[in-house]
Amino acid sequence: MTKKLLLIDGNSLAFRAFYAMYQQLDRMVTPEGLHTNALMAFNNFLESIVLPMQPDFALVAWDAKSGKETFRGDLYADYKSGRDKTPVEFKEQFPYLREMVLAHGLHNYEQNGLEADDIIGTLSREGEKAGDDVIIITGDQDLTQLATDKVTVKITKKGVTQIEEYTPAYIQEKFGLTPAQIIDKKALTGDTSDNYPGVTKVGEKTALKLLTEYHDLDNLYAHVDDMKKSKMKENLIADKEVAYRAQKLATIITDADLSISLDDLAYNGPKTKGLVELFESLHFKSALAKLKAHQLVDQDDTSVEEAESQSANFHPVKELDEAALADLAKADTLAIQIDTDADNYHTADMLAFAIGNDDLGYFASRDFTWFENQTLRDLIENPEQKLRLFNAKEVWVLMHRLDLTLAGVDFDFMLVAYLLDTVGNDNVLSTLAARFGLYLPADEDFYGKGAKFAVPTDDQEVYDHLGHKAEALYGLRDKAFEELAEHKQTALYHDIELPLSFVLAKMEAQGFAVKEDRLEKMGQELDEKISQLKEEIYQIAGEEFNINSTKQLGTLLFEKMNLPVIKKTKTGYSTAVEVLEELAPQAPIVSHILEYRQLAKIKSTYVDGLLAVVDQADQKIHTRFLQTLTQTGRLSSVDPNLQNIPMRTEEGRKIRHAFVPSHPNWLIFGADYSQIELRVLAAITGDPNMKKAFMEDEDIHAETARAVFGLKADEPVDANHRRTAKAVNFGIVYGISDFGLSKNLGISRKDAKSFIETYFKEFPKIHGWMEQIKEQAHKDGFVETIEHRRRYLPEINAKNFNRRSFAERTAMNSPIQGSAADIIKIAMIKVDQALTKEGLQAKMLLQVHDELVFECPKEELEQVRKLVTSVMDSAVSLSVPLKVEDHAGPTWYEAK
DNA sequence: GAAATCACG
DNA sequence: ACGTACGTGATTTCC
Repeated sequence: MTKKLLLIDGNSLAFRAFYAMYQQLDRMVTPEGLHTNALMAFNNFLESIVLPMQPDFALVAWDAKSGKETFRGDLYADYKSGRDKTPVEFKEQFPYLREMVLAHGLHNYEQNGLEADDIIGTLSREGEKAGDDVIIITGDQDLTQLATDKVTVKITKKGVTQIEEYTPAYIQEKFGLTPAQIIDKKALTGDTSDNYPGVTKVGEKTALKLLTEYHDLDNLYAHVDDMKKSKMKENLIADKEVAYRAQKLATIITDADLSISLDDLAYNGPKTKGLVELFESLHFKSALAKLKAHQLVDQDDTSVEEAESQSANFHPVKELDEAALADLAKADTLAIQIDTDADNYHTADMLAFAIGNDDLGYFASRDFTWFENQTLRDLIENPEQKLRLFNAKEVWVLMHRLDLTLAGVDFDFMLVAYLLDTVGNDNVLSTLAARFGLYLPADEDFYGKGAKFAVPTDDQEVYDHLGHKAEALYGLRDKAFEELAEHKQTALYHDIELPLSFVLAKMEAQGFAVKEDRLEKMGQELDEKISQLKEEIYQIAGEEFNINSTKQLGTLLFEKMNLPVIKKTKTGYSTAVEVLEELAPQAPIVSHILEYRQLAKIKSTYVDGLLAVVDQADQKIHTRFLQTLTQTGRLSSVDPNLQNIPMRTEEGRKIRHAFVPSHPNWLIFGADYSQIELRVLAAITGDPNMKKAFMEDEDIHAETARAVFGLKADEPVDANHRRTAKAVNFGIVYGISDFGLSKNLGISRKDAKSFIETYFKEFPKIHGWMEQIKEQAHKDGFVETIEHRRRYLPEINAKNFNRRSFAERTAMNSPIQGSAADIIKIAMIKVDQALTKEGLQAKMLLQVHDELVFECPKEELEQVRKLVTSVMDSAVSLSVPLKVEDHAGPTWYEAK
């Protein structure tokens, strides 16, 4: 029987624990004055992660107290220097952390001259030799170098209870490196947190490229002379010693002389008495209560769980077999459920699937080779077999990964539930089913969340879980459809959202091709500018500080430099752009900070952020569009968000140069609705003045200015007047208030109020509609779009003025924003159909609220232009024309 | 894990 | 008098 050895990096986890609950720091103090936030989080970690693991051996390794006296300190004097002092509130918790480890039945170990890493490295190799399964838990990515087939490194992602598992395969997939190459990567790049340098100008990306080409450091230097002349080559040669020193610093020792061995690490579970004493001394009341409750349960023989599982009235779930599949293949209607181990279904592992109906029963399997079976393949691809499921877009993508094209979806409960009510929708099957009185165990409870996520070892448990979900989906359909009909939303579902799901699925799977080298080059240029700016800022400030820290920046600007405080936040001084722009004329440092902020944002979110999500298999970015999230009917985009790629500043906009067509001689083509929200407003309200402006294709903001400022039709409009009118138009769309407008324009509330009054006089039907929609919201509790998309406003009758006012503005905004969303969704479906019908190769890639982005062969451009713009401007028929503008070019940069 | 900031429509 | 413009997502700090 293979033994399980658990090795925990105490320092790094305790550190994470401290900051995971940092905001609780002041609240979590014992009467004796001891801070307990890290202890609390560490205890949660031990209970939720370690306890369920049931290791045979377990150790928590700690860094030696006399920190610097390791061989690394001898090798490089500045090793780990420049770190901030450990806060006393954290330090004082250390002795208790060690006690806690013991009470939970684990062992502590530390040794002079060694860091926790080295202890873990040495023991993991020993465990491996003994044939054990080794699990390392840490917050430090450096330890991934220890991963092997027998050694898994688990790294905390967020706090201490969400964990990512690094196997050699996963490391290869994520970094493109073997565990051993992780060391050489650090040899080349150095490590800023441990404060040692690598080769000059070599960062993450360059290192990766070099290692891909030369495999390791020795081989690289063996061939360095053959490299073609470049600055990088010179740097590599000049910094050879630095690189080898960094390699030594980065290498975790795996053969240290320890005074313990595996046999000393036996784990026999928590020691109740020790825990009780510890919790009492730390005043951990709830942990204590839980502990006592558990002791009671343990003595009780009747199993609560068993009683519960029998009470639910589900069909038994059987393992799928050939005979069952043959029967299922003949069914008209089936429910299907597939579970994955992560949200991102483009990359997640598929865990299990279930399929069935109430007549034939439900069948499940964890074996995805079933999808090589022709009977099952036909079933998935047969449009005549009606499927009931949860999240058709996800299932389409999962099937696509198995080379199948999902067809025949009849009921997508996720979509229907979203259309019925967006409020409080968490997109979780169990909670949405509960709205219909059907109670299922939540995935989060079944699998655990974050670090606790684990698939039960008993397959039957998993089959039951999925089978019951499938059965729920099967049963929910009729009632859910009935409610849709009551809402007059049947067409919205059948003709818009469901077909859109598949359009979006195709777009996601298609992906947007990205030139990594362009992003990398931008990243290097940005890095140079950023470090220059940093130097200048430090120079002017007369000290070094973390410019990213609003707290430190606030101290500098408002305490040391005594600049006027313009705005405060909940926690201190505001250093937001508006504030800094106002301060810029008074202190030259401020404009440097503004520039630094801008560039740092571009570098971290867009250059680094996007590079991190490029699919290495096809050099593309595959976002996920969330179709059931927003309260208005818009889409959102995650992992990464491709709906907020910079546009407004030239510096940021350059990011779009990296977004390119996926074939040579193709182009990026963009088409966007001009002023769609104001056109929708004009159409919905029927206001004659605003309609006229659009029907005559006038500049709407200029026309608004003419109306509000009483100018004649042919009188030129002053830029300032136009700017004001534009702000009022925006305000109208957002659900106008004099306060908001005055703030936006920097004018008095009185002036803002009079602008609004004049506006409503000039556009009387807009005013009438605003009043009417608010009244309707108060009466019905919801508002609707042109396609009967509904938004409930539970706070429309709130006593609290703020809440009620917010609901009223929402009542005015949602039909406008939501109807615009309806229109572009309809356009997307029609464009997709038209492209197919015309046999064009062009592919739709993105939707950005009022804009669609495509790639197409150069030769198709004219045809695609005509087709897309005409489909878009005739997507729906309004009493106001829709206008579409388009742009094309070799990259996304030019296509807007 | 909340708050601040900033990117988009 | 109340005090905010509408809808999103990602990164960073906190030390």
